Amino acid sequence: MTPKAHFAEKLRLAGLRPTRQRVAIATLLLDGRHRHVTADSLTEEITAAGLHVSGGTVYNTLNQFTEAGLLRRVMVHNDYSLFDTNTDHHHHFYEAENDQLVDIPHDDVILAQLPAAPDGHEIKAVDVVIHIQSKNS
Amino acid sequence: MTPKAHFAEKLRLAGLRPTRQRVAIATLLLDGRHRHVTADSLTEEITAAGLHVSGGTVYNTLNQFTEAGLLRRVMVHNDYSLFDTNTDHHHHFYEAENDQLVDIPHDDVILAQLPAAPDGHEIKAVDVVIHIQSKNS
DNA sequence: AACTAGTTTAAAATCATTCTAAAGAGCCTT
DNA sequence: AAGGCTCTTTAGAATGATTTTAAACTAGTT
Repeated sequence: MTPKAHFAEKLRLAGLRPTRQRVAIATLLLDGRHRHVTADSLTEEITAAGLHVSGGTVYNTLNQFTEAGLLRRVMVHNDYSLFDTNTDHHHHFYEAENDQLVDIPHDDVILAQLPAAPDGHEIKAVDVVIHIQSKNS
Repeated sequence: MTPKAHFAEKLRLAGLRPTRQRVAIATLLLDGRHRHVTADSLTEEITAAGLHVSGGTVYNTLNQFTEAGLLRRVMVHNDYSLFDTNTDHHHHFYEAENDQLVDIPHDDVILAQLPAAPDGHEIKAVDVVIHIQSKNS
């Protein structure tokens, strides 16, 4: 199977029509490498690959991929959106000083006790963000 | 001690000059009631109290209070900033559907194991956000 | 090839937040 | 109480990420 067909299929399974731009973005983001991207950094990657996708579509695609579970939104500040290509269950270190986000392997955080969700609700996800700072600051 | 003098002193201790607007906002937010506010909701409270503080000052004050440890910023989405008047160590439930934030008592979450901070860094804070959704959705 | 619904586009619009320059107010000194 | 110095506040402009718009395009179907 060609890479293009592979990602087209992946998008179809996610309920997304495999358009040229979505396949291009999937090829860049969903290759298994774990990293964190922004609308801006993704646009740079697209440009570096000799392609062009309009700004609106970059935003739409990031949102749609997230909605479809192909990406995960990481919440550490309010300046701009961050997306994680690793959708497995894991947590993050965040250093505000340098706006640096680092993955924490799943097993390194153990939640021994969780509260029950409020009545009529169920737990969808548990996000742990450990804020760190350099020692001499 | 008058309430005004009380909050003026509190601000001085936090390293903030007790101006009329900062005392007014402290009186509204730092009375011990635990709640979550936004720049918008705070502006409404100020107006409801028959006062007026410019938009820029509302934002500045929220940031300064947070910096001074009088408020805590809560990160659950990227739409606008949320502040918690409860600065004690505790975590949150977040229901995205209704943009609803609910406190979790400190003792209801037990972190049995935390990873060591990366070299040269130390842990400043650990935030746990439990995303919930209503069962029939 | 033709059709239709979903998608992309560039540009305009939105909206929270920050910045600006001028006016005002704490607060220290006399 | 007046003077003065610095920090604050103000209204309005500016910023910047994100969303919306309306028109052009395309994937998938007939």
